[in-house]
Amino acid sequence: MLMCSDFGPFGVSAGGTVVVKIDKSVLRSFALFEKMPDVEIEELLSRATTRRVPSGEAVFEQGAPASHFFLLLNGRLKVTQVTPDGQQIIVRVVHPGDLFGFAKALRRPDYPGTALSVIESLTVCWPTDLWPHFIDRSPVLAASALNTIGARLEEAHTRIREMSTQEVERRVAHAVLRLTKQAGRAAEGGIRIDFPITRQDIAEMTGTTLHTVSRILSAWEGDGLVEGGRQKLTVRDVTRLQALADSAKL
Amino acid sequence: MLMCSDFGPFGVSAGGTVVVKIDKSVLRSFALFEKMPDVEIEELLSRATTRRVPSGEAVFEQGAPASHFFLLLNGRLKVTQVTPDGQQIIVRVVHPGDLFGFAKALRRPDYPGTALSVIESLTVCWPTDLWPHFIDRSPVLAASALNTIGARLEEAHTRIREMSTQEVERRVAHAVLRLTKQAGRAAEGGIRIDFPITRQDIAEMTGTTLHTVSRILSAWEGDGLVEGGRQKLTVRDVTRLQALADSAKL
DNA sequence: AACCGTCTTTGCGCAATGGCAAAGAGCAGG
DNA sequence: CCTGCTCTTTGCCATTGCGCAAAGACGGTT
Repeated sequence: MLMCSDFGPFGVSAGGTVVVKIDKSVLRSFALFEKMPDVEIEELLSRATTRRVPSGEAVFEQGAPASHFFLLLNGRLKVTQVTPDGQQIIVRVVHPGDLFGFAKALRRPDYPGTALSVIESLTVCWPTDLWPHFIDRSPVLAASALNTIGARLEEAHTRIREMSTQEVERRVAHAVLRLTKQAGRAAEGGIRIDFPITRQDIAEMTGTTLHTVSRILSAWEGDGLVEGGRQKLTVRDVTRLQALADSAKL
Repeated sequence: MLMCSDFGPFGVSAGGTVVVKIDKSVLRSFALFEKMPDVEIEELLSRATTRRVPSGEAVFEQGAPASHFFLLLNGRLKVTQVTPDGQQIIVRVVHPGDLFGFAKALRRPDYPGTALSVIESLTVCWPTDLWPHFIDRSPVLAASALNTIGARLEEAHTRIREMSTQEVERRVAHAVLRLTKQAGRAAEGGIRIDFPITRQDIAEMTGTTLHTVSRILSAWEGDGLVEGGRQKLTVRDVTRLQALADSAKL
């Protein structure tokens, strides 16, 4: 499986797509690299390859050996896991600027989940072997990486706490609010979630079923809280939704 | 709040208890320190303090600034989190040899949970500031720490997956099996969980209620799968319990 | 413009769980 | 040995949320 184009910052990938040259200014625009000296960024980029991931395609798959780690430049991914009996859950949504797939950094031999692009995406790829090297070279990056992992762990625990103690409606409310924060874009009359998302997706993020999510969203729509659509969701009244997420009943 | 005795490896703690001198052979017996050179272990110990934690007492509390990180030598702790509305969940059980409370290593300013001793325990404490120092000095430790964090993240995801896709009975089965693996001790006619654990605890680990856990365990006991008791649990038939945890129905 | 596949909505009935309440049991301390 | 406290068991009932099934939209494609 070809995980990344092997042509360096220039070149033509397997699919015939011209691989974009990544300028350091692009990286610099992400918080992670904000304070990184030019030389270091260039060093990073000199080792990097890039990959265009058409919508619906996987960057890596659950169980595959962790050959690379990645930075999402553009687009949106969902990381999923499949249970032995075939059920799927969404572990996380990856947004532009996020590092992902650094399983090996945590001494895991292979990817614990599948990273699936939801819309056409662009990633930077580095061979996992380079991870220690980068950590050594760039204390900033090392710190950020730990930050990221800490945040991720905390997020996981938050989710566990929610699933343990809250009914479905509040969980869905929290999930939707999180999405608007991470991927919200101002739209007419509310905040629109900026990538195609299905009720099924929301169900897999909250540990419930497509049907229940649909019912809940319908109810909310009736109350003027949100506005739905095919693979679309706009939050009309963030405040009230937040209230619903926080306290028990509306 | 006095987190650790300030008397070094010798001395008398606030409670008047003689603080045990930790010998390097004790640390060496844990996988984490197995391959660590003598000098390094001594260096670690020279900076360490110790603390005896009577049953029911907290090593640190949720929200408190993360002043130390710890190694559990002896005893058993449970790490809990309390939700804003007062419900509690058990995040993890800490076993002898586990590092815990290294929130700061992940750039968290304070402890995300409370570590409560279930039986009288003995911990080694280091100031958080020393973490980077240790990581620098001991690549083995650094690697192990990452290992630990990776495992912890994976564990969290496993739990999310289970809570998303499995009914309560299977979740309880998994939890009990995990406990027997981590804290099982051979007993007459089965494997006994080696520390006092209540149905409430199990409920908080699996995201259900005391009542449901009690019902499930009663049913299992009727089937000869386990044997209960006040704060006791012995698994009689691991194989069958495993089968129940894996496949749907018994 | 017609067609098709995917996503969404909804009704209905049921099984799984949570809530509540009260009684029973084991353990520790006096 | 008695007392009190905490932990556990159980019955009953109210709800939640899931399964199943079918029909309706929406968008993209030819």
